[in-house]
Amino acid sequence: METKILLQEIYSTLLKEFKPQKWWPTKSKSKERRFEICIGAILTQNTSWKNVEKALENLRKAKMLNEQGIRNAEEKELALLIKSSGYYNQKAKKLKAFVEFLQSYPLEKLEKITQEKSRDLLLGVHGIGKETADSILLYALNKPIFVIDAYTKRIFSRIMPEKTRNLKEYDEWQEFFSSNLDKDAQLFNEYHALIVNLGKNFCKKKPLCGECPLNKKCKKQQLYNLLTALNLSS
DNA sequence: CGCCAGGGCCTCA
DNA sequence: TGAGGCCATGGC
Repeated sequence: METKILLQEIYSTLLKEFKPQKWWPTKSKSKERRFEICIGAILTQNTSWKNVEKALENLRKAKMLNEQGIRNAEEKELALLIKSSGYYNQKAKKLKAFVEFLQSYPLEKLEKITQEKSRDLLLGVHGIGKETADSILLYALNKPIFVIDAYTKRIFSRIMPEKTRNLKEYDEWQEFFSSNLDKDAQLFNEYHALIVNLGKNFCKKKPLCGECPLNKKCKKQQLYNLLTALNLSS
């Protein structure tokens, strides 16, 4: 129960500091928009969003940022358009597999079945792992599911090592958050976006603890201060 | 120049 | 089921 308070405080602090990130708000998304979110979720795998934006823009200009466009495209041609997002040959295959999947399970259909079932279906698609599936569920389908990524693990391992030390698998991390937060899609949506912002700009591999908005709440920072005071290195 | 980014698949014990 | 290799561009 201490954990719940802390997770809430971290959220409030980040929201106040960074303001709402407005990634993909939960309300009123067109069919086209939701499709784009899915494509973005796949293209951003282990890749900076900056590089993904260029790829999305190329697809848009080619009138191919839609289901039919990707379905009809040559895989080679597709790969070229998304080149900037890296792993472009692999990702071209993944996009193909995804639009193939949509023929059997369009987003409108996925939306209607249970979260667990749609997740399993998504996980069956080549190129969609747990994080990508959950990003699609949360950002395209507004399902209240918490997305775990590399930033999440790094940040919370540092902030509360004693609470997270035993977490290993993806699903264990996810359970940690969903059992300690209200299952609210808007909250999960904003929280994850804030985590990414923090991970990108402060809680990097080499963290900028001095300027971090969470340094007062962070165990690692407290430890670092202690070590510094003793004139040891981190 | 090296490191890293909003992972996931495949292989091999 | 866990570790390790592979995929690849662009920013810093």
